[in-house]
Amino acid sequence: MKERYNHQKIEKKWQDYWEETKAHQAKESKDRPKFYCLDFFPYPSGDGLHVGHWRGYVLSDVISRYQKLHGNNILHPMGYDAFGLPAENAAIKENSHPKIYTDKAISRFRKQLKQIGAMYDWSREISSADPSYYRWTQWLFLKLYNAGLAYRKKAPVNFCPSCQTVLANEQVIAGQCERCGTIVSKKELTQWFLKITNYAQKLLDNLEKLDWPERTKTLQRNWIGRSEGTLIKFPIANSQFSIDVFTTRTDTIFGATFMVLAPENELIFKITQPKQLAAVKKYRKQTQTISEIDQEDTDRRKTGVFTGAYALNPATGQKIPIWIADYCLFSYGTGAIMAVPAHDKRDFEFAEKFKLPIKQVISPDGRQNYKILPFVDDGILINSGSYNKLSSKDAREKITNHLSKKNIAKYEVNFRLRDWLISRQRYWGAPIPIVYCQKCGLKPVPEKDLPVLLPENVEFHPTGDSPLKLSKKFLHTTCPNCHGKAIRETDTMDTFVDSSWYYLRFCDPQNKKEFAGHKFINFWLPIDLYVGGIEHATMHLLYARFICMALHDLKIVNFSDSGEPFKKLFNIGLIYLGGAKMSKSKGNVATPDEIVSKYGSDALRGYEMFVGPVDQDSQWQTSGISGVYRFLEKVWDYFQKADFTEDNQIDDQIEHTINKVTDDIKNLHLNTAISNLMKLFNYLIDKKITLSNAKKINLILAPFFPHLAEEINQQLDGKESIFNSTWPEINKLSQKEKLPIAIQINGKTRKIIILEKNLSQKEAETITLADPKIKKFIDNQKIIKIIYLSGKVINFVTKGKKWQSQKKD
RNA sequence: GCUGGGGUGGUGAAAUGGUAAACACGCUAGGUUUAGGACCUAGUGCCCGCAAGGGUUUGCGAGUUCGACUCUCGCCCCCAGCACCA
Repeated sequence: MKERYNHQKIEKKWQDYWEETKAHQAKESKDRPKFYCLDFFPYPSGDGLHVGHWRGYVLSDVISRYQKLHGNNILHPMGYDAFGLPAENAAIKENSHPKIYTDKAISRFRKQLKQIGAMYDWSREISSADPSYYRWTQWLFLKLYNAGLAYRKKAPVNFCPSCQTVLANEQVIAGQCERCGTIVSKKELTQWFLKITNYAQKLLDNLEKLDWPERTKTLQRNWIGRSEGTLIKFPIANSQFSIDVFTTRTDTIFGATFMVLAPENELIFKITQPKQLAAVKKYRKQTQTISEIDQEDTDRRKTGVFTGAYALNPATGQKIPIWIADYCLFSYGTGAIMAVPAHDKRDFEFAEKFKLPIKQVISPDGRQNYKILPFVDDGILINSGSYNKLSSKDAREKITNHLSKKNIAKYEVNFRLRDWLISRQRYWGAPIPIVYCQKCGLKPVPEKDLPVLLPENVEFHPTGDSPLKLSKKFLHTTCPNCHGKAIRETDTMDTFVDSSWYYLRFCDPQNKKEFAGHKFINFWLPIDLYVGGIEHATMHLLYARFICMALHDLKIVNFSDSGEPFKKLFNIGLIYLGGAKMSKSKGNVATPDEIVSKYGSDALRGYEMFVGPVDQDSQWQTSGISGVYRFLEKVWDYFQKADFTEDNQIDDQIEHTINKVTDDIKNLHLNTAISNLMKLFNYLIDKKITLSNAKKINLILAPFFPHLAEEINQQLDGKESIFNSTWPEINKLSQKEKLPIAIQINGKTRKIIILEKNLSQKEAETITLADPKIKKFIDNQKIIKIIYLSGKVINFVTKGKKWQSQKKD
């Protein structure tokens, strides 16, 4: 009696089985290789998972299961990036507490994650909001602090008026808050920073060695923003002061006709002439109120004011006026520039508006008709003749060399990357383990006193100041040094600090004495495959690399020379629904729950992979699932009525598919892997196969459709889980005697015939030319060349009147 | 402006320089069904044709080649990131 495909029954059965037998617990056994496959640390939102989340989780699971079938020890863990603003905001809205909200969200997440049928090792589940976890986040902070990599500084920082907290540079997108889209303002505050800039060069250099998508590497390169140039000192006329500028275009120094200081530059007060002071102060104030987004608007008209002071161009000796303008950015380089209006669009606009001189330098490539600049006295470094013949690169070098000899210039490398601002004036995060003593000053909390617990009973509504200040019990403490009265640091850490090291914790999640045992880290790290969206390219992925490098230099980890945690990264494409990114607020979310109950987890898994190349964005069409579902029914029915023929026969089509699917998985082309499986069953549908071939086919289905494969395996007399089996080896294809061959005339295929493979060119020519249709095409023409590739193509190159359509209307 | 990724049917998409559109979705016709759904069979890039058949097609234009979606050069367009970064 034929039974119908009952996905509910099958999936429940095997999910229970895996849980009961602890099938997915990672083991550190030395006799086999390891494979650490990790998904980006998910934020447990109350909205739950949508089909976009599934995509990455299915991909990483397919690969984990494939690796398991190759006999590897698999570590495929799951946990929650549980601290953070959304939980706090949602709690305020629901009149609840962030902890309650988060716990609820986690249970919902866990339940949904289990539907995937992934081989997660649930015994290693972690949450970053758990004191047993954030204790080690605080410990990490202390390590960085003691190494001089965490420091406190007063600086103009990004502040989100809606989230009521400061933000890191990486969390400001086009002048807006990454989370809520509010325009970010600048505030002068004393905050904690991590010295990621120490690692700028290494973060850049190591990218070469990583097996990451080029796109992601480029994003990081752009963000780090290395530029090589020269630091040049411009003396100020009649003054002890000078202005340092950074430029990549030293070759244009002869055309520098004025200078510009950023409004925030303190030097202004030392050089501004009394007459100009009022105007300068007014302008400075004015620019402070301009929002960041306006300041970054490239089309904005140039504004500025003259300081009354002059600098000396060290190349020409000329006196040039010093201006203040907000188009000169304080946060890049030295906050001052030499302006070369003839060779820089921005400087040109400014010069036009304020009627400043524009002097052209000889074009280094000699193509443009520049005027030769006359220059004077001992400031002359190179004569015009030799400069004329130099390439711009050589000119740069030569000028830098000359200026260096006079100690007014030096080669310098500049980075766009800023230090990572980690203080947050919000409640739901790990407290920064620092106390301030009236006598002893700033003191780190001793390691033995960790964790500094986040108090639960606190008024946490955002005010722009840290809510922890309102907890007297938290705030007041004793100094670890003199035991006198002290107060605690009340800012919490950016959640990106939590997620910068979680992959280490998964190696040894229960450890109470260390953040993770050395031997476990060395067993599992580096991560063999890291799967997640592109959105963290310049946030989490940059921070995590930095933290791992720092831990490596502090000799806390030593699993590799480079200190890089993520050997291979894969960026999952987004899933769009109705042309837009899925979001609960827009109401366009496809939830996996309904799909799973209707079509089953295996069908959804299959469709997630089949919908398109996994690294590309895709349009979600729920109707597409029916194709995969029908396929699974077909597979099921096929095995139900299976009636096996004699064994040990090789079927070319099956071997070919095994080959293809293996390659596709290796290359992460999972959409074509599935279409190859579909193709195979279209071929098999009216054929009998041998038992050993049936088992092989079921094995290559298993990574994608684990529940169904387990069930079929059991029916095929499997004694234990299919995932204890071994991926099929590929048999050599039997030598086919006859293959289709395309007959082409002048490269155009005219007919396909089946030909014996081992024919000589002569024999092939004779047979194909005898074909009436080919005869007709070649009619009257001279064959001048024949290309023959056995089993593929035979191409007749002809000369003569072109064959014309017989039908001339 | 700089950097990276793209552009192939009605749709999602396939194609080591060698049969373009595999595999699906959808659609059309027929079958089955009380009906709907599901299922089965056939067809389905576009144009001409009842058909047989033929022409034509991978953003545009050149080039290399016996042969180009694929390689080279130029251009257009879309997406993403960075951007008054000197």
